[in-house]
Amino acid sequence: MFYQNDAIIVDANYFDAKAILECGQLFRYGKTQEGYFVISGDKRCLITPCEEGYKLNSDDIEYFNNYFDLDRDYAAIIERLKQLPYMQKPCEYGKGIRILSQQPYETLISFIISANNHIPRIKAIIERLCLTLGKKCNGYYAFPTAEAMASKDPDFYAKLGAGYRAAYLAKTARAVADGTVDLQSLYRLDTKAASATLKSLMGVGQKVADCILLFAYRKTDLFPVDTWVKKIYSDMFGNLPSDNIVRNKLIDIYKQDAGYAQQYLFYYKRETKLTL
DNA sequence: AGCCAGGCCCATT
DNA sequence: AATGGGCATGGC
Repeated sequence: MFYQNDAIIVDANYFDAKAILECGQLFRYGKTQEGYFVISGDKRCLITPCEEGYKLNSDDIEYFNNYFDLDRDYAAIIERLKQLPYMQKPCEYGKGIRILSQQPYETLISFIISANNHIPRIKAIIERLCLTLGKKCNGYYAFPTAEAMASKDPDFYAKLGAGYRAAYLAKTARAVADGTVDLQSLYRLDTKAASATLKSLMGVGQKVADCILLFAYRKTDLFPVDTWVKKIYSDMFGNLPSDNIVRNKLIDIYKQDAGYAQQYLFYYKRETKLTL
């Protein structure tokens, strides 16, 4: 990896653009003629294949250096995980995944929308949200602020197609905008305390809280349990207890790396549909 | 056509 | 604390 003015060149070995974008962490991405684009908050990054791997371009390349977690040694993480049960094939398959550092508010709203929903529809709802309430940038729209979203009623979000999540969006945006919950303060809390705060927000249960803590706050001693993880658990143990028991069991197996393990397992299962 | 999707809220027990 | 019904929408 090295810097070149407003660009970073990354080695393709532990940076797989398709895997990073399509492993379900983020929803604002797409293809360009040359490669891919990602939008985070009010910033954009272009990702184009090159001889060494990929070239990342942005007006704020330092931001995306942190966003893509480029200073971390993923080879070491994978070495640790491969010692643990069921991780050989998922780690090979998703070797180029990286856990992102996304914006907390954007991640909060995005994963409220994600509940009981398909990824293509989640992406479409979020794009309409940005188009109608986000700041116009050069060639794209920023993710809206809590203040912008707090000014709208549930009916507005229903018309965006958010379904029964419309009321959650309006209420949670207001709670953030009026300071009832301070998202910045959660970086300093441990997983359990931060999780309790997030779950006080309307539309945030255990699974959504886990996704926010993993994909925005980089906490990894957790395990988001969704329908795909339930399939994975059934493959592993041949039964399916309650979500909370599934979560605790999987955290017990993968410990501090549970969040990473979950992401490799999720991507492997969802892409291949293979039995573990 | 019907099932399912990165689940949550709420009432009941 | 644990369980179960209801839920908007649209991809496949």
